[in-house]
Amino acid sequence: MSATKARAKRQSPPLTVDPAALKTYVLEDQIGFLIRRAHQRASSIFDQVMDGFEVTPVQYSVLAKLHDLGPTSQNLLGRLVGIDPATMFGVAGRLTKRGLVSPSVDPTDARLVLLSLTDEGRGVAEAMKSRGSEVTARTLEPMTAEEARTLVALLAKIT
Amino acid sequence: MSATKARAKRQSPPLTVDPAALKTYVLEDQIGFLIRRAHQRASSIFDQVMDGFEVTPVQYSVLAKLHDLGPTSQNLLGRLVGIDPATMFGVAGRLTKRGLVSPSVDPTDARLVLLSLTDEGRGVAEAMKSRGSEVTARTLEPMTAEEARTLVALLAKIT
DNA sequence: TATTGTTATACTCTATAACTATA
DNA sequence: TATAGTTATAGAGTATAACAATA
Repeated sequence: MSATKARAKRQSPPLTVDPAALKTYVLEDQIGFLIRRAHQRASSIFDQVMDGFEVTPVQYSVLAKLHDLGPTSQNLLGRLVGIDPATMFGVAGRLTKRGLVSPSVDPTDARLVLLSLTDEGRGVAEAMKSRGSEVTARTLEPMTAEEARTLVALLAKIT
Repeated sequence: MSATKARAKRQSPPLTVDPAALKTYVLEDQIGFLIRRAHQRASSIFDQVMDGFEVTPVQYSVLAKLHDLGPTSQNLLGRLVGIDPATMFGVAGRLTKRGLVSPSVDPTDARLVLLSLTDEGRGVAEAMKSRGSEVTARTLEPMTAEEARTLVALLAKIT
């Protein structure tokens, strides 16, 4: 999730409270709480449907994007799927160690590490993509098709 | 997020693919991808608004729920906010070490560890709750009030 | 100067599995 | 038998900060 290290060590804000605000505040209605719970459920479904691939949701997003784009620099790839450089370093390393991805230096710009899918990586990416819609379907199963479209459209707004 | 250890070490599914499915599959439209991104953004806003408290979103959900309910068993509390027992053990330990929560054995059932807010914990819970609506507001800022209500209602369905 | 990537460091969350204690 | 909790173990993701290399 989130910035655990971002929490700087500073003095706490004053502990004064508006009592009126407390009454109407219901944890379960807060968007952050709901997103966290939905995230847990979506991840769990991903794990079930993608069982056997040994690839995490974040790793999958990298493979899928790489499959869309062809060889792409590590940094850009991370930006496209929402992974910061330090995290991407670890993700790329794990995918490389698994033999799904192969790094090389960009001939045009020696700073860039190009990531490419290996043959095995391409196979895994395609097999997982073909199951991707099942993950989506099962995650959205509790709602109608129209509700699902609405949810997707609204979520896209806060991304 | 998710079940990293749930990925059992088994043989991969066959790497056969329906080519037609690949074309219509857009990573950025998948509910799981959107939820992960939304989760990142919501967490980041939480970190900004709650800066100074040194409390993570998960820890906050425990404090808020404890403030709602009064002393509650560790296990039940975890179930209510979506934290499994092993994770809850760590979360409770960190909150206890911080002096925000205090554990005790339930007199009625010696298996239960009751968690209670300390005085400081109550102050922090109330101060954070009073800021909770700001987190929600800023997270939902890109949409109208009605869209926000719709999103919350739909997310509640997949929780 | 700005960007890309690397590395060290650290912490939270997550989960499985095996275990003890209690009901 | 079932439930609550503990503990060991493991790994992913996240981020900060400092740094080197390149543009």
